[in-house]
Amino acid sequence: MGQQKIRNMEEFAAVSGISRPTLSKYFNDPDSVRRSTRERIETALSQHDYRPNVYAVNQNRRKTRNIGVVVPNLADPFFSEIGREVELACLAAGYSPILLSSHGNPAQERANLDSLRALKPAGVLLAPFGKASDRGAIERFCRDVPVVTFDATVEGVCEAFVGTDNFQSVELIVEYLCRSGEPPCFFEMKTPSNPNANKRRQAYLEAMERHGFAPHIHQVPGEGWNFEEIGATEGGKLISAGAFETDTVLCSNDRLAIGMLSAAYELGLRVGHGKDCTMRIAGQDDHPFSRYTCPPLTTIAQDYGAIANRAASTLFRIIESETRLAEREETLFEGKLVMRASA
Amino acid sequence: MGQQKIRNMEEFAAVSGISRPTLSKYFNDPDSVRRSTRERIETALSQHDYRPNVYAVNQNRRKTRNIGVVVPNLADPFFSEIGREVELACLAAGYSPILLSSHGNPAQERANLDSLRALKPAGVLLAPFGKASDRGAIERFCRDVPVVTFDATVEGVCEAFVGTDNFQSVELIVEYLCRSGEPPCFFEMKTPSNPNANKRRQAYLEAMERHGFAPHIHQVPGEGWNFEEIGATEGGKLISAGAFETDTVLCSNDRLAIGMLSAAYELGLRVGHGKDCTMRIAGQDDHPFSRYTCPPLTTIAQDYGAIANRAASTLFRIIESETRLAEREETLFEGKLVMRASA
DNA sequence: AAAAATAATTAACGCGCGTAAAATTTAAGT
DNA sequence: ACTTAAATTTTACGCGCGTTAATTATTTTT
Repeated sequence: MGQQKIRNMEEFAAVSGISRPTLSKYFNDPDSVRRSTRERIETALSQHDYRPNVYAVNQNRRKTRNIGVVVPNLADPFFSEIGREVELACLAAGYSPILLSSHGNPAQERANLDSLRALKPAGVLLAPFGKASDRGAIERFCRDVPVVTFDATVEGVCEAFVGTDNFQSVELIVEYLCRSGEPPCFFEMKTPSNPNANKRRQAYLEAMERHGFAPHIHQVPGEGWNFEEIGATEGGKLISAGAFETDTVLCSNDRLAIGMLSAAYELGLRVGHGKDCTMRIAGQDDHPFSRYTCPPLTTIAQDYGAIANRAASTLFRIIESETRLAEREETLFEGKLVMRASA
Repeated sequence: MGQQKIRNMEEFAAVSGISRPTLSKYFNDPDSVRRSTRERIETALSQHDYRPNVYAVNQNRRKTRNIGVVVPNLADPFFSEIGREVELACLAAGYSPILLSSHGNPAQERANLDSLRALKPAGVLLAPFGKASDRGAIERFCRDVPVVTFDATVEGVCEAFVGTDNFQSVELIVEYLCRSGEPPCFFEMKTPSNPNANKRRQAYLEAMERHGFAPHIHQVPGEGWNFEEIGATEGGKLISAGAFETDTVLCSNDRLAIGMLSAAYELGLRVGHGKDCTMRIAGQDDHPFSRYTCPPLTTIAQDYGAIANRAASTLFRIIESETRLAEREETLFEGKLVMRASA
């Protein structure tokens, strides 16, 4: 196979005996040509190895088949996991995903949208920073490109949002914690990087009220995405100061909990629901590492797969209908309680 | 600014009063035009917002400025970290990085190289699977595109390799462990996914011999990239069976060690070098989470930044010289001992 | 079998830009 | 001011493919 290199569609038309416009149709949609010609093309393809030049294709097509995927921080396993799911969904639907991480930096998010604009994507799946995101930039971007946000959202902008129902999932774990021991205090950062933090705090307050307990929120200083560090340092301080009103702490996310667990260990405390344990710690997200903490972390699992697939399919629907949605869609999946030893 | 949209370079030439060929020169290299014209262009640019169409540019340029970056698994924080460093190095040098993860699957690695081929990249930075990689596919790819491998290599192929000196770093930690307690056993997977595993085992053997101790290697079954799981399950079995000849275990990588630490915790063992501790566990890589394990993990730190930057700069040198290297370069950086509580 | 519907071919233009050659302008050197 | 060198403009072609309109070939229908 592959005697001499085929340089363009013209040459491939020559060796395959199919006219160039027909080939062009085929490459845009194999099912748009008669079965017999499709087979002729594919046999020729199998022995000549030719692929249309992506740049020439994208220059001339009205819309590319690129899907931008922007996550706030690939170093966070949560986003690398959900990013992977989204990529697979794009590939399965015949699109080309382009994965960009904002490296924990809202300015980089804006830069990523800028880079994406140059690639004229058919659509974008965006997990924004939330309040920290550049709202104006995202709004402007959404005007030009269909965008579906996932995990977090920027109030009111974009076509649709897919995420986890924080109110349902926080209620779930608060209920469990109250039922199985002392009601939880809530631990979070004062200026949370994670955009779900505010909803989770609110959900905690409501859940505690519903169950007739007094809520206690502890907000600690700390910037950036080094959550484990903050959880360890600040959480450790609170523990050793005896600042928590009950023996149970619900962390705003698993990474803070992982840090706090390590601080508790350093302090020689035994964490968990066993008889010899002095405190309980719970998290949220079911971070890939949370089953290997000491003790394993009780947490709320988000349905990564469902969120990723729904976000992707929603975007494809918008793209293929070639019309914007009549009204903004919001889809929230339920979290699942993952009971482990820590609480 | 931006009265009416500029559709192409022709129109921008009209509104800026600069000829199109000069603009083309400018966008390829702003320093290639006289300072006065550069300033005229940039003022026009600041009030008309025009950017060359990337697809048209890449179709016509001999070489794109795209750099492919392929890592085996972005879900592993080691690779997301080093991937990020590599991306930044590319951007700083004026290239456009395209980050692809093979999701732990060698077949995906091949698919990634295939996708990259279509993007006609100026060069590729590849962290391969090593023995699990499709050697033939990589060899063929290297014939068409300059490739620098990092972290792991495929023997003999590609222009250059940049990584950590496993022999130096294993010696370092073996020496430390021997000096500070019992000599270590070595714990790894029977069929390691991590391509450095073989060198590390060999380095362990040599180091132990050099220090006059009998080496003990424990290889456990397990496939894939779920290292923590394997470390926990299989490591736990070995611990409870009393299979380790000494009280000290050196794991082939941090993720295995993290799993084993969780297993030790489950078994109620105290790990570390304190008086009340019954075993020591050490890892390799200085995984981002290894400082938050219980106890914090003693390990060998790879110099992420140095590896990423050297790999990138080597590739740029090859690209810009437009000639392949006379002979394959190998650069190995030294690991640093990170002493924490676990060993 | 002829008529109608469907598919493929031919011919030609346009996309936005790189690039080359020749003509012209501008700047630098003396 | 005059020569030289360097930069810019003009003109024009090519890249590889999308796309259209008119024509021809093939398949389906009756």
